Amino acid sequence: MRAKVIESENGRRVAVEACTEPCAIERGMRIIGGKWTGSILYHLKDGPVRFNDLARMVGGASKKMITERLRHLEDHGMIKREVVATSPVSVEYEITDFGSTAICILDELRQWSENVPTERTQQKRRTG
Amino acid sequence: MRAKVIESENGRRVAVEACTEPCAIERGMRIIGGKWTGSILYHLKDGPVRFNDLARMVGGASKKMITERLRHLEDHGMIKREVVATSPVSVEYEITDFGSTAICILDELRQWSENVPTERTQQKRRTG
DNA sequence: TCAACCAGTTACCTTTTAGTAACCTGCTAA
DNA sequence: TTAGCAGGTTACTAAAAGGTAACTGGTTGA
Repeated sequence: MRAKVIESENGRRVAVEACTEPCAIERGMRIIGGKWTGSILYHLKDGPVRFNDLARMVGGASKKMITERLRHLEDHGMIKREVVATSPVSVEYEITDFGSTAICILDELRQWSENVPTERTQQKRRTG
Repeated sequence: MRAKVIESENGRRVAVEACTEPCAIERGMRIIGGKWTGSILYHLKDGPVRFNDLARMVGGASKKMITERLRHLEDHGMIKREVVATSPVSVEYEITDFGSTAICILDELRQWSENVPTERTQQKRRTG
């Protein structure tokens, strides 16, 4: 991430330390940046939540999406899945220690995003 | 984002303050979470960069992607585009004050992501 | 017996995303 | 005059994402 462009001795502009394929930010985004992923993880921050409750909390995401994202987060060791022997059985998802290390990022994002000016107050596009 | 699930007086579980459609985290992700978006913005943090130089720095992203993401960031008031009267003309992209407010998030993400354990050291998937 | 809840899965389809490669105008240097 | 640079645009294609709706199998309560 210290990429810069310099002029080489033959006058050509070349990048030094260019980001090859996905750099750290890109990789991070691919872990917690998927649709609903961050939101789901964030909702686990205060303790374990059951599958259907999570689906109720994260409005707009289908059960299929919830399932997919939970698996993704589990695969990355950010949450753990636990079957509770109630009847009918319930399944709880709990954030791991590692998963918790991402919460501060998400919390900053949330705060930032809540203060994003709405579309109308933004600068206009360049005209050409 | 204070969503929780409670049991109503008729015994049904209902979500209170559920996230309707995209919550703050979701919205934030849709601004800086797109593929290459965060990476591109981050590369502008130390001063204006020209289009082709940016393309050189962000390896893996095509010119088309760079263009799209720059327009997206511009539309959200995070960068500004400036044509410099050199010859041939060059175009510089510069981060705005508002754009800078996202850098700390990206920087945290970068640091976090650099410390993400690799796939081999992670917990195994549940077996069923 | 019927309905509802649990935690998903499956099939299907549409939309979006992202990539490649060629192309464009205007300019300059060899 | 030809190549190369600048900053893109366009057309085409492949792949991934994401949504709906129906369905599963077991459990419980009215």
